[in-house]
Amino acid sequence: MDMARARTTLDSFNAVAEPRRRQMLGVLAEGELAVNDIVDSLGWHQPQVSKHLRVLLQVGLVRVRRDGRQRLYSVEAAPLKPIHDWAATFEHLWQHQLDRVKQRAEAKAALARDRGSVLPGGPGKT
Amino acid sequence: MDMARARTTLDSFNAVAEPRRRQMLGVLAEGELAVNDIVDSLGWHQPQVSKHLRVLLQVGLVRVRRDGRQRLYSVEAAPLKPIHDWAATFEHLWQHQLDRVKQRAEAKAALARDRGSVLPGGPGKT
DNA sequence: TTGACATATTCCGTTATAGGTATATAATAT
DNA sequence: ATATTATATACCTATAACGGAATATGTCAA
Repeated sequence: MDMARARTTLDSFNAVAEPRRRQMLGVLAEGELAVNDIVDSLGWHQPQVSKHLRVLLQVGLVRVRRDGRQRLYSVEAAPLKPIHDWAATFEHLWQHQLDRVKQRAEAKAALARDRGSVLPGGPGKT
Repeated sequence: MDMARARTTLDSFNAVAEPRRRQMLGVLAEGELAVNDIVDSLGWHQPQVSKHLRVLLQVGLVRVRRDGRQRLYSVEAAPLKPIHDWAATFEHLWQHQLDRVKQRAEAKAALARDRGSVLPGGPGKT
């Protein structure tokens, strides 16, 4: 009757929240790899790699293809688009905020350069 | 002696993996809000709102400002940029993949339109 | 079939989450 | 000081995530 934590396998947001999964996707982004190649490349234990691959598979972030006794995994990037799009929703905000930082810096520099002028009440703590 | 799971409150990826936190950011994106406004707006319990705000605060996704006995929260979007940038890393892949889907669809349409021509061995399961 | 290799799954232990309820802190008003 | 409003924190429970080790499945070779 209690919800604990959202399932990692529920959506790409959760799947990708795990840093190792991001790392795996990074490695796989270069091209199709067999499980053992990933194991070698990342230096993790094989079951761990398989388990993370399963999560990624369940949210559709990777594909598998069989080749003999190997299983070749590759990135299926489509589920990342919603993340990208969602973050983009806030893009204007962070740009605005970065601008404000920059403006503050410039104002400060101007003040320093121009010392001795009015200097009203104070910078405020905005 | 065992590591269980990376802390959710560690980075913005994790903070944002929780759907309610995304919802909260969505509400806050419109502008500064007091805790109770968020409570009313989302219909959650107040402690839940405070707790999620704390997580967002810890990863720097929101700011607080006091106003009398209220606490006004607002979005600090900067930590979303890394997420956006990371996802963008894969943009070419999903576009490529969408292109392939589109191309397959077009090829299929062309085949249907053009029925009766060569039709070699088969489409293959590339 | 038996054996070797490649990968997946199961079991276990530890940790941390998220929600709920109750309570604590902080600030204003009287 | 006390009451009231606004917000944060503590405690509890259930769930499930990760990692590790052992084991199961699957596939090819001889």
